[in-house]
Amino acid sequence: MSAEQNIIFCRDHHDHQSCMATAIAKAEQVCESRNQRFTKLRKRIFELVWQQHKPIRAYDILDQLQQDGRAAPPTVYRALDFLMDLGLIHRIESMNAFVGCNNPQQKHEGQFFICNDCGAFVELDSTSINSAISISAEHSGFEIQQRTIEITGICPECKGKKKSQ
Amino acid sequence: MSAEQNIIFCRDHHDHQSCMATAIAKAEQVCESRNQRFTKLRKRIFELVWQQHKPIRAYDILDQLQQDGRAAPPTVYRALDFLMDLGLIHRIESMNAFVGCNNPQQKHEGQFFICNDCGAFVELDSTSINSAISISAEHSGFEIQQRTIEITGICPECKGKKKSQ
DNA sequence: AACGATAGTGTTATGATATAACATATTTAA
DNA sequence: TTAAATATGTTATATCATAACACTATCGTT
Ligand SMILES: [Zn+2]
Ligand SMILES: [Zn+2]
Ligand SMILES: [Zn+2]
Ligand SMILES: [Zn+2]
Repeated sequence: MSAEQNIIFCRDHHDHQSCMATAIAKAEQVCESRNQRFTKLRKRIFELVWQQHKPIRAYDILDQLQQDGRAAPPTVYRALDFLMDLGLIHRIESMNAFVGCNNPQQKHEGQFFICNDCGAFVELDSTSINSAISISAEHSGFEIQQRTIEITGICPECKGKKKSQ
Repeated sequence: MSAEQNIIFCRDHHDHQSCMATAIAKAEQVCESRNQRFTKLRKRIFELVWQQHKPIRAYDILDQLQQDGRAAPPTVYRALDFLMDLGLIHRIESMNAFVGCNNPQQKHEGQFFICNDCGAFVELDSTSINSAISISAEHSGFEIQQRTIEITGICPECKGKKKSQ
């Protein structure tokens, strides 16, 4: 992912089955390489996060889980914490929600562009955004630990729809 | 505020009385110019937000208010919403907390650098950060509505303290 | 296989953050 | 002065998240 790459909003148009299969394969790899267990439950919750290509909230995950049987909040939050620690998902702070990560092999925090209309999002890790921030920080000797960058607005598709109305 | 200006972490060293007085004066101006009322309650809550030069949470504000008499959450949240709408304070999404704005006359969203050690923060509105993000967005036709940029880490002072230990 | 150690999950209760809904009070403006 | 608009008080409840402890599954050793 670089600053120059176009943003592509992942929507209904693509083969989401294979999209998810890839994500799961990557997740399995990451877990294995770090000696962590991608248990049935963790996989299930990971799938629920990926399912919609939109940020999903913890209690929406819980609702889905409860269709399979009883479940309680800690079950969801523990799995989410695990997945976040491994970088398999990210938390969107401004929405109290979670999204799947496309590039979990590389440690990163990501920048999120999220459509206020349809909920679709993309994750970037733009060098130019990162370095603009780093430069600001260096000016004063601030040592960066965490970057939360969440941009909301209207995605190209939704903008198109609005115009044609 | 520009990208080139150094970050200055506002701490105990300065004359905070006059610092707050300035903030209140600006707030009064802003309210007047937009025909909004800077009521006693709103002023009180604005002061509580400014008091510490750190992000403050709604329920901490509530605790302080309750020292003057009875108060309930909606009282706090309504005032916070009012102050945010006018740009007099900002919300730090990643902390569920609020900070006073130094430059409420100009509409902006700001970028926040917050110290994980001491809680001190600075707000920038860096042109280079903003334009790096705008360029990424333009690449795909994404129309930006809201920017949430929250950088946490260690401020220069705290870094100094750590070294000298 | 038997064992204890570690990691993962279930369950209950509760803490922390935020808003809905409606009653009352205050301010504004005709 | 009075009606409308705005602001605040009050109660209840929605939403988001974690603590604490019991139980189960897995792993590594013997
Ligand atoms: Zn997909
Ligand atoms: Zn990512
Ligand atoms: Zn000050
Ligand atoms: Zn500001």
